[in-house]
Amino acid sequence: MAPMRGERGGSPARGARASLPLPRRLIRQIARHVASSGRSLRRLEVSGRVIDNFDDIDDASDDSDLETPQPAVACGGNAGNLPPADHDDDLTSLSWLQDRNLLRGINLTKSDLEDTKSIGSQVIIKTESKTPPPMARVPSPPRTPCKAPPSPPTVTTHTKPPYSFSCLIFMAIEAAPARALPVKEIYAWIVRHFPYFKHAPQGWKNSVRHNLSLNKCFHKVAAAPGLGKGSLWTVDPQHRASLLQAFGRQPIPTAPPDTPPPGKNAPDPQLFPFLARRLAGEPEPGADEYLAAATVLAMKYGPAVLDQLPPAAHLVISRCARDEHSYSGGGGGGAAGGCEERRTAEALLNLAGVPSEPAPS
DNA sequence: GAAATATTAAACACCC
DNA sequence: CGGGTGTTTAATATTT
Repeated sequence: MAPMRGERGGSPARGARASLPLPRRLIRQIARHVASSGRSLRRLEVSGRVIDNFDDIDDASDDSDLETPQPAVACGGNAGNLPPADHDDDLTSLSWLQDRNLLRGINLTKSDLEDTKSIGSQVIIKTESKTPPPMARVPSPPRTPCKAPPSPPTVTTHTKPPYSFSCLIFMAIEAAPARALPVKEIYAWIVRHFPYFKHAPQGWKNSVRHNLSLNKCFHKVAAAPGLGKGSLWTVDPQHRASLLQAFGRQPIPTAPPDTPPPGKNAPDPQLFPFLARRLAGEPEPGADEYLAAATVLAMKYGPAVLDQLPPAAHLVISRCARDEHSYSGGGGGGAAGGCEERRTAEALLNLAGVPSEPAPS
C-alpha cells in the first residue's frame, strides 16, 4: 500500500509551536464539540500513530473562548502506555484521558486490521467520558479490543453458511470499521468467517458482485485512491432495516443448542461480537467525533483521505487526479489551494453538527 | 401452484 | 493483454 501522504518519515518541526498543521480554531471546535458531548478529545490515531496536535488547544493566546481543557494529568490515562513514537515531532499527545475507541469498540482480529489497512488508516480518537457511558456495560473481561481478541470468526466449519449473499455482504460491510468495503475485502471477510468459501467454486464471487450490483441495499461510493481497482461498497441506510429483517428470517445455526438465542435479528454474538453489537442497534457514541477525526485527517492528508473513511458524511468528492477536488454538500466549489482542506474540514464539521465559527477577521 | 426471492452461470464492458 | 470489477441477462432453485 502506498504510504499516505503526510505520513511521518520526514522530520517535521519539533515542538508544539513550531508546526501546527491544523488551524487552531478547528482544533478548538473539535475539542469543544467533543467536550460538549461529555467527553474530552484526547488524541487521534491513524494506523496506530498519533497525529494530534491537541496540546495546542491549551494555547491561551488564541484560546480565550475555549472551555477549560482537562489538565494533562487529570485522569492519569495511559500516558505510560503510549508508545515512544507518540511523543516525537508534532505528534505530542495529551495523556490525560482514558482510552476510548470511538470506532465503537471494534473487535478487530489481526486479519481485520490487515484488511482495514487496505482501505485506509485505522482512525481512532481517544477520549474519555466525563460522565459514565450511558450503556450499561457487561462486567467486562480485560479489554483487549484490538489485540488478538478471542478469535470469533472461526465460525461455522466448512459447510455452506445459511446466510444469503446479501446477508453475508451486509455483515462484511457492517463489520468494517468504516462500514464500507471494496469487493475484494468483502470476499476476504466472507472467506475468513466462512471457510466454506475458501474452497467453494469460484462462482460465489460472481454472486457477490451480482448481489452488490443488483441489490438496492448496497451502494457504491467513490473509488478510493490507493485501493486498486473498484469502489467501496456501503449499505444503504434506508435499506438497512430490511437487511436486518433478512437476518431474522435466516436461521442462526451457529450457537450451541443450549445457549439462549442471540436475538432474532442478530448473528451469534459469540461469533460476531462486534457485529452483533452493531447490528443490535446499540448506540454508537462518537459518530460526531469520528467525523471530527475525518476532519483532522482531511486536513492532515488532504481531502482524498475522506474517500477511505466512512461514507457517513456523504460528501461527494470528485476524484480528479492532480489535486483538484470539488465538493458537494459544502458551500459550493471553487476552493483553491490552501483553503480547500479547511473548507472540506468545515463541511465535515457542519455535517457532523459542529457549528462552524466565523473566521476571525 | 404462483409469486417472490435467491443462486448460479455467463457475457460483456470498463479500467488499471 | 490479463485480471479484477461492475452490469446485465437468463435459467434454475428455493422460499413464501
